[in-house]
Amino acid sequence: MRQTGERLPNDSISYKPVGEAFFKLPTLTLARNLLGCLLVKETEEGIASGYIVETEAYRGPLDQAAHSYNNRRTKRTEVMFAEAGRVYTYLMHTHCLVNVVSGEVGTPEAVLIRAVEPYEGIDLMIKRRGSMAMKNLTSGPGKLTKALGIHMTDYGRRFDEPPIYIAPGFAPEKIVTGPRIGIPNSGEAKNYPWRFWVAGNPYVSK
DNA sequence: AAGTAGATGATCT
DNA sequence: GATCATCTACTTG
Repeated sequence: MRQTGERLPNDSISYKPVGEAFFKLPTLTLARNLLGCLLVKETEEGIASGYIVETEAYRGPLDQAAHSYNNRRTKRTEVMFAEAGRVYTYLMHTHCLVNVVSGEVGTPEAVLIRAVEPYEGIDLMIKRRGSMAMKNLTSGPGKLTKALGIHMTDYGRRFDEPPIYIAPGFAPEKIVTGPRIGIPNSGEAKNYPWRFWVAGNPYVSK
């Protein structure tokens, strides 16, 4: 890990995916640890990557806001029951959202990646998003998947090898927590402070 | 700058 | 047929 706040040099980029052990932590810890890490996606169009700056934890059986609440096991949620480090993608309206599966096998928990700070492949992101405004490129869960080229075809893959993986980035100066976004109909769970973000980062969603 | 409305489609009951 | 872990464009000020 780099010094606090320090970004990687932008020349001679080479990524080293994290190991399997990175994911074997309690879900809330993993949601924190993912902040500052790079999310990398390789496609035929090229490589695109960004620093993760906002996440949310979803904790299976306990959590009314989770797709897997009450151990609900369907074709969609199946991968959440697998081992930590797998890719859980699902569709929300017209958008694809991406999660990191966490927790023990059989415990359906995951961390939603809500925002990243663009790092490599910015031209590609602009092309995919059809927008020039930097701050609008990856500042939301549906936006970042489009910018990075993450699709439903990534469902079930692992986050520790190409074409989609997590790599070490920078150490955030300050991490803030608060209630999660967009889950008004989930009873008590809507107040849990399970959203994590890098304080002051302009790419955090609103 | 902030708030609202409408688009949009798979998944599940 | 209801339910969304969203986005964009359009309003208002």
